[in-house]
Amino acid sequence: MPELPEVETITRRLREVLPGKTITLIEVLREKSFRGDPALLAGQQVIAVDRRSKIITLSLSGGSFLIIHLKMTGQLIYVSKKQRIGGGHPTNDFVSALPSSHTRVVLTFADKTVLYFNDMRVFGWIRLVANEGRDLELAKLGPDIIDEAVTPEYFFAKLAKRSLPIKQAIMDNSVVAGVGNIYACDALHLAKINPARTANSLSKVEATRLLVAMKTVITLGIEKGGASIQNYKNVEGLTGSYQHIRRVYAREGEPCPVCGTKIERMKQGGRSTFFCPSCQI
DNA sequence: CGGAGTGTTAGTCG
DNA sequence: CCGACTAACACTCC
Repeated sequence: MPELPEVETITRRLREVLPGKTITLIEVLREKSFRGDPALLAGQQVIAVDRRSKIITLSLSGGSFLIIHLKMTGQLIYVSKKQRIGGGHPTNDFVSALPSSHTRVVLTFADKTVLYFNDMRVFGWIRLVANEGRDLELAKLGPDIIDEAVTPEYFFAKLAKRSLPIKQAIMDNSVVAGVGNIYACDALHLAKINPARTANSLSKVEATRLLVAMKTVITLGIEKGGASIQNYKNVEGLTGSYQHIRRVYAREGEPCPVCGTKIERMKQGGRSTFFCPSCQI
């Protein structure tokens, strides 16, 4: 599940509880899910929790960082006596006993609270890195879509150099970071632009309209993700509520919310694209 | 059993 | 070196 809005929501929630906690134990249940020397973690205190694109960074007292990518099925669940906090791909792990069969890494803190990293498909990862390692990882990314640095001028200039379909261009993290499939489809629909058009065919006006649409749907997603993520008593409450107001994503055959035409689906770059054939030209 | 899945990256080719 | 394209990662659900 995790797209930028959900990662932002998880980050905000963990930021309320993790700073100040001292790591006493780390258990790596699946080697592939953790890179670095776990022994270096014991005794380190979490200083800060931040997000850039879909990467979460825990800054540690020793000067190193834990960087976390949830990819498609990752979850972070912080468990104390009082509550479960976190989020990610919605599964029963949210409410079942932990560790579960999908738990890959377990961080235990001095106060006996625990942070579980679950990841069904094992695409996600946690890496222990120094400054350079973190910079290396973040250097691959263009500016965050919700960053002020992404101006219409910047965006239009980037698109002008690319001949691939606009849908794939806006999902390219080196253009703008943090736009996944759901928000790419919905933003193109909101901006009334056909996903198959080449990136360099957009006019400045269209590029600007699309950029505003992308920022709009992502911001809306953050608001909706933050609204429902606090209820950990049931799985529904953990999925965020943007899905209830999404425009076209996974709505094949349903009427377009604007004109009523049946929403169609096609393949782009191996992934599904949903669009309205009437509105998006 | 086949296909699809909300993300990224390594490898290939031009 | 850059862009475009494909396969691959590992597992569950329909």
